[in-house]
Amino acid sequence: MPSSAGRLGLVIDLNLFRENPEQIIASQRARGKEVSLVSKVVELDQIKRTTLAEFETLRAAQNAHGKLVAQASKEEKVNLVAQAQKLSSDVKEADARAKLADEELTKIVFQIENIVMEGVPEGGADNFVVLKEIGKKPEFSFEPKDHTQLGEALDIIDIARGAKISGSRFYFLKGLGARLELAMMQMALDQASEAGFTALITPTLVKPEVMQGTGFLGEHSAEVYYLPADDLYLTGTSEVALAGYHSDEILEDLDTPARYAGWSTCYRREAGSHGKDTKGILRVHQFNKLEMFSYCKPEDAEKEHQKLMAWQEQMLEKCELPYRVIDVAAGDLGSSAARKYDIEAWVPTQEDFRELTSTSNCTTFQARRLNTRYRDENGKTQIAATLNGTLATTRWLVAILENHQQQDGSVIIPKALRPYLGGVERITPKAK
RNA sequence: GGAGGCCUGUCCGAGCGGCCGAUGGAGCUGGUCUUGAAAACCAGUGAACAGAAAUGUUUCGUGGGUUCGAAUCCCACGGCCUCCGCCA
Repeated sequence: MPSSAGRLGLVIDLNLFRENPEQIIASQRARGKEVSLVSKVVELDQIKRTTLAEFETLRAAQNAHGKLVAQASKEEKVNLVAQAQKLSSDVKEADARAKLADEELTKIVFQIENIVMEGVPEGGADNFVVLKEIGKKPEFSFEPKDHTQLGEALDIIDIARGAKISGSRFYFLKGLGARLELAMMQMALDQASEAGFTALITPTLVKPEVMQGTGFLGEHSAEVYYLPADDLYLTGTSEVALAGYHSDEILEDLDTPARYAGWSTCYRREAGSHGKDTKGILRVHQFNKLEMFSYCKPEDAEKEHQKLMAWQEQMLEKCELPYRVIDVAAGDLGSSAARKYDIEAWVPTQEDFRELTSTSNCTTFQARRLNTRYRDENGKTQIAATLNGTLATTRWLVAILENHQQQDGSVIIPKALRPYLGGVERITPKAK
């Protein structure tokens, strides 16, 4: 039986489009994205449902007839089979139409981004709102070095050799530099574990449907490394694997959010950022990251978002870094985020705040595409909400090194990190 | 990389072209018995989707194909296991 109309391609929950298309239209507009797609989806959804219903009716008739054939005597069978042939071709035709309708719908639905949450600032990249600013910026009585100079002088970051073997935006972390990153990651993982996160070391190569489902193949697909020989994508964050982790699953109990801390190396092509942050390790093709990821009920998502932010702030404080929190504007949100808060640390030599973490509330956007549901009090399945937030990345080293540098060229290790570095309190320049 | 075996409901495990969503057992739920429990016995019990419900569709690793009809036949892919080769 070739029929497959019952489970067409990716299962996408379209209730939002049926219930409140105006909201989605408004959202697309706020993001500066195509609006007409929404009515197209509504229209195609209707067509799909009609064709699917036709298929199901025909199929029911065919099934009923099939039982007759099975029970019939030899002589009766000849006639019955002739009728069955007709039924069969009708079913096949209806199946093909249903499939086609679904394919068209899927293509368009994937271009529509998540609904922007109420309260998100309007505008683009520069229209963020600063929610708070914490910590004291360091005041130097000397000319502070940037992290590249520090990395070289302390012999802990080797940019030149990174470029030699892999090209620009690659680097070696060396000696205490390597250990410092691991220390920071360990500290983050310990904090996450204490907070109830389950540690996961994730695959960094994923299938197209997972990449698609998490929303990374939309506008920013040029950012992603792709391996054509294997039809696999290198992930730019473990969020991809973590979101896919429970795809096509029904979570039986989400009264408490399911929380995972994903540790992975991340790969980014940085295709759109030529000439930007070319120095050092601020913007690189490969880095490590510990990512928090939560599955929860939609009504708990905003509360969870605040929690993720609090955990991030806790890490920043352990690293003794001055920072600010910004509420990212609608036009600058990733396609899956309904709201996004970035935490930016002060980078002295740039005299500016730079993004160290980002936490997004994806509401039901990812779960709708990845078919991740939970069972509510009444036993009914509902779409889950997903959220993510950074707990530590290689980029943090930039802020740690620059903020904690001393006049003699050394860098003081934040107290909380020392136990993870075998008690090392300070990184001093190599002897000449 | 080469050769072979396997993949069925929560689990074990039958079925190998048609009244098969699937026999049986374990488990689970309810009941009888018991002071209580265990045991025994009786009954019920896969899942998703749509629907108020009746009911319908889908589902036997995944995807294709053959056929009026596929868990059952064919092809491809994946996973697990065994053996050989190779290698961190």
